[in-house]
Amino acid sequence: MAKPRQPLDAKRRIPRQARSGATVAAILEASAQILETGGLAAFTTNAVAERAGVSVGTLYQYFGDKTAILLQLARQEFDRALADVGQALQGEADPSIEGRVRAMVRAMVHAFRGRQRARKAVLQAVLAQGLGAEMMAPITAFIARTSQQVGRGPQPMLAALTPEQTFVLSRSLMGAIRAAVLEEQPFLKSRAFEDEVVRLVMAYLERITATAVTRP
Amino acid sequence: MAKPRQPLDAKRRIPRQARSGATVAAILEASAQILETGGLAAFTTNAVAERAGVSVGTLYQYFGDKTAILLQLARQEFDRALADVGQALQGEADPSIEGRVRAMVRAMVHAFRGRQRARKAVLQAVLAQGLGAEMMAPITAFIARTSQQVGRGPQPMLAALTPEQTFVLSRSLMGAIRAAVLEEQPFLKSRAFEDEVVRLVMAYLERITATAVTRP
Amino acid sequence: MAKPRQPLDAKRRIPRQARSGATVAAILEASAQILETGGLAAFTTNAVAERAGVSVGTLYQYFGDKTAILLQLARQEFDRALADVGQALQGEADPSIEGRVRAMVRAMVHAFRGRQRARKAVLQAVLAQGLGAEMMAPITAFIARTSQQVGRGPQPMLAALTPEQTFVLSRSLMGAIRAAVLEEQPFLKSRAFEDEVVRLVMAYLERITATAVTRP
Amino acid sequence: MAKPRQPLDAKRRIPRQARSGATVAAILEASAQILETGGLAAFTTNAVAERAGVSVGTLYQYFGDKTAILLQLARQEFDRALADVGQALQGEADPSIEGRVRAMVRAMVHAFRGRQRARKAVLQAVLAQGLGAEMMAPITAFIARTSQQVGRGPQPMLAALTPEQTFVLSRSLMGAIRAAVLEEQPFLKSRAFEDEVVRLVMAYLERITATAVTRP
DNA sequence: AATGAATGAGCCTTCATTCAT
DNA sequence: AATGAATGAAGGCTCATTCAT
Repeated sequence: MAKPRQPLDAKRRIPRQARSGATVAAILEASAQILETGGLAAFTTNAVAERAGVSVGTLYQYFGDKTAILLQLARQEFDRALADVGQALQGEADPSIEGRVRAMVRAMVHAFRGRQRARKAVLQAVLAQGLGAEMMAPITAFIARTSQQVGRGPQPMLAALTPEQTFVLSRSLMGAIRAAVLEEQPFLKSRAFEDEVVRLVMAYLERITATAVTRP
Repeated sequence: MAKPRQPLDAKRRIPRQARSGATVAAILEASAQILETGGLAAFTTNAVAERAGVSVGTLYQYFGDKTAILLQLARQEFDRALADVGQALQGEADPSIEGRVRAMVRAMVHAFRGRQRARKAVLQAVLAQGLGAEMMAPITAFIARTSQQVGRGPQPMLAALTPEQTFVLSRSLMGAIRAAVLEEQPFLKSRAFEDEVVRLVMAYLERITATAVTRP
Repeated sequence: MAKPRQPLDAKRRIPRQARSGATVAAILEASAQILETGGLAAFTTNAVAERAGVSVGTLYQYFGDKTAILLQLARQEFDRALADVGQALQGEADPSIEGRVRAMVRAMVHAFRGRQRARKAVLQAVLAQGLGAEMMAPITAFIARTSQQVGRGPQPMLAALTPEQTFVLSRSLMGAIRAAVLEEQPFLKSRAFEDEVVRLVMAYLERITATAVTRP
Repeated sequence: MAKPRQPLDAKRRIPRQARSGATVAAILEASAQILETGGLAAFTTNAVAERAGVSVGTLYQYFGDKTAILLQLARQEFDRALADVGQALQGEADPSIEGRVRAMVRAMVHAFRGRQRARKAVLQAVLAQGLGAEMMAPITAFIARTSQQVGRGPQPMLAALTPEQTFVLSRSLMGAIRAAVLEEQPFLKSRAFEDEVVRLVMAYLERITATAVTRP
């Protein structure tokens, strides 16, 4: 289970105590399946409870409301993807910046373990709920952190990014990937697409650096 | 029972051609106002009809269903923004590529004539509906067209973009702007934000060109 | 928009087996009352729910849609009438064929326990729904079964009826009674009417027998 | 066009003056077509007007309300069927009672000139509106008249029927045919079915006569 | 901790009918 | 006589959430 997070989410009415991991997992898995099969329209609390083999009441024992399930699911998959990135960076043969960027892009592209429909549905829900910012937070943090680490490396390539830069970088990157998911673009997992996204990020990063260097 | 309810006739859905422009405009304007005031939740057919000063029946005379209104509104504002871009490019004092890009970014940032809440709501609806691709089409076309024109200019900077490049360029650009709208970022209309978006686009464009040139 | 409306899941329609008998009974009784009082026009889901002392939601917990209530009500009263016929035949003092026919006619005439308006409304709905055949099935079966039993008796009066004969017999019999109900004929429960219906059936039955006998 | 009838129908709000036969015919034809194609559910005033090539307003010029169209259509076809019966009786080679009955049954079975779906829809509507009695009036009259004529013939077979007898005879006869139409029985136009209906009527008629004769 | 029957506000949509032109 | 845009009351139905057991 993902590490418990700080209550970023005010909607989870009453923070529950000791969660039965198995039940929560069953609910999330049921949600993913329903989303994958029937999209957002089929995602009702009753449907989830039934598929998970619990009662609606139990469902509300673990999740404050319907949105909380979606959010948890999104977070879980996000965290997994982020963990993948970390691992990729760790064992990366290519320690260059581009190598790292590529690893990250690849991880984000392959997030949600192949359940494209579910991913799309979760994305739609998150956006429709206006929860985009919340979901982006880890990514933003990750980028800020990484860019600083990069900056501290042997090649101090990056200065710390301004908030606007971090924003533009993270949202454009994720925007391209999200759009590919939402539009069900066939090239989502292609090398050509990956190349372009990497190119975008690298070009922007280098431009920022160059500018920063030039400035003084 | 008494009144059959199934939509046996798919044709009735077709929006009449002979639209009374004034009525349609009133409905769209009412929709924008309601969206701006109360968000998606307040956007009910009855509310729209009332605000527009027509009956629900009339509303259905011009729009197949509630979604159609939203879509039309989105399209209208999109087209307006696109037209603004065209105009900006026309009368642009700065004919450089960067000048053009900046004009375009500015037009997109200021789309929906300042109604940020309405814009956000429409965006959410469009996304939730899975209509993102459809809405992006004009932008994609615009970028493809513009980049070719640019390529034919005195400084043949751009080769024709590959589909993936067009996709990444348009979606990352719009992704950054959309995110700022959806997250209600205060810097949406700031110069700093505009600068970064422009920088992103320019960096990517130049990188593509350089690569293309280098390739042979 | 916010709440998806399409019935993606056909299974939700299936009336639950574990019906709380009391609730279902209350709904059916409320329906009969409303039908009796205000006819088909007054028969709305909200009205039924209110009269039954439950919420609309509960109503939909037990019945797939409005028609299902009507159908269930029709079936219930039909079954009751059929049971009455069976009982009448059992304890019939007069074991002659005419005695049996008369018992049956009487049971059908007095079906729906005196609620003529409700009966009419149900009949109209069933007819309008095109469910006439379905409702007639038990009657048809009953007649076929009974005629065979009669044939096996001490006076082997009846050969097995052909499908057309069974059809004509059951539909003409029910047609006369139904018409009297639908047209609200004052003589519905009169002895004269009963006599004529019995006469019709007996005349037809005897004619068939005679013909069958003559044939060889 | 059928001869204009006395205003049996209170619903036709304002009796219109000189009707344009062509328009009325077009409306009735359009109605029949729509009924045949889409059943009762597709039968809306707008649909009828469109198919008939007139405006809804015009439609209301000639018919007081929607029901009036249905009624007129039913009447028209009924009258036609009745006229057919009259003609059949006139030119009937077989002047026997059975010959006449058979001619009548045949005419009723073939009414509505093969448009079974439309006939079914009209029937449903008439029944659902509670207009069954009204529609049966001509039949009832016809039977009463015919049976008297028969009684006056060389073989004074029939005494005048009592109201109950006329009712049972007409409703059972029509009930069998109607049921075959409503249930879309394949044997509707078969000889076997016709035979049975004729047998039913004859058996009943003869039984009545015999009884009547015996009575004094 | 779990159950699941019950709740009910409120939405979308239809279509017969009118009436100003 | 004809038009057809506009009307608007009314109704079926959904589904997140609760709470007594």
